[in-house]
Amino acid sequence: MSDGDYRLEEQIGFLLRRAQQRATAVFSARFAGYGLTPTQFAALAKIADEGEVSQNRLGRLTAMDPATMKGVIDRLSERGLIAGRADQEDRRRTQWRLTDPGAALLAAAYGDGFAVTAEILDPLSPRERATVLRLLAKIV
Amino acid sequence: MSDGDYRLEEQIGFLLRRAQQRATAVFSARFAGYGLTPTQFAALAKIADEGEVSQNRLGRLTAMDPATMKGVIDRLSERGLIAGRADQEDRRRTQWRLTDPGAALLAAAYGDGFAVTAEILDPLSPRERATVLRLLAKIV
DNA sequence: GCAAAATCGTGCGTATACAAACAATTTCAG
DNA sequence: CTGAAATTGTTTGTATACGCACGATTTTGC
Repeated sequence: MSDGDYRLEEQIGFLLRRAQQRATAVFSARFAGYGLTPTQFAALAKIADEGEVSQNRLGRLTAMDPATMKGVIDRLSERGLIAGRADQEDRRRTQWRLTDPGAALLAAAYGDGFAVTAEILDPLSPRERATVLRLLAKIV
Repeated sequence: MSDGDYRLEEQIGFLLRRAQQRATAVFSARFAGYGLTPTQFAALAKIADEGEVSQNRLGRLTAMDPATMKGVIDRLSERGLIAGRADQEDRRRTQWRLTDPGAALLAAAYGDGFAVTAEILDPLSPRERATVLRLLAKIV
């Protein structure tokens, strides 16, 4: 309860923050040429999986708040990587899909996506890599 | 390289982002009464450890960019939880320490800091908890 | 000693991240 | 069928997070 016992470096929250800082740094270095952030890449990859998807659903798939999702969508849309159309069945919705340039950029970037994961996990053995993914999935 | 192979949910970067979202949510719920964010709490705890510390050194100890550190320092200072004084030996530096209210708030909050860690790690066995901390420390 | 390099803090710009409040629309319950 | 509830998307405000550039100061190299 008193000080002295609390070691910041051993708290899971602090370690997660530092690990994510490193993950973002590795991603940024590898993706500098594409001008894509981790969330933008995640959004593109999920739109590709879905074919066409609404903003809210995309946010759930990529773990983004609606307000955050809007910013990501706006930036991808302004760059012409995605395009939206009004949904006829539900007039609140906009359905988003990849444009041809967006699909081409994504296709070129997938390999670097794998490379980012490999680089982050490089300090771990294959067994440890599987373990850390499994344990992180449990605490999410 | 092509789509279909890339599963966002299995990428370490995505899992780290989601895990940190959960960690932040647990922290915010537990610390709502204190009005402290995770980084603000980390800064207070480290200032308490150091007694007196410069802005840059505090940033290194808490894994914060100088620009980020400045924002955190400004908000803690405005609330009167910390106080700074000009360093006589190095006139570029400001040395920061806890005020009495800051020390009191921190003392009251330590227990909740432990509780946050416990709640985040709750889905894991004791052995798994040690493992995830060890593996995260390796990839940082 | 003195110029070059490094360090300290600041300011600006961009990008998450989320709470809260809101309008428009759709779905649901009785 | 209709009012309540839920969903979709937007806006505003606060708080990280970091790159980049900058002035002031200190340290280092020669």
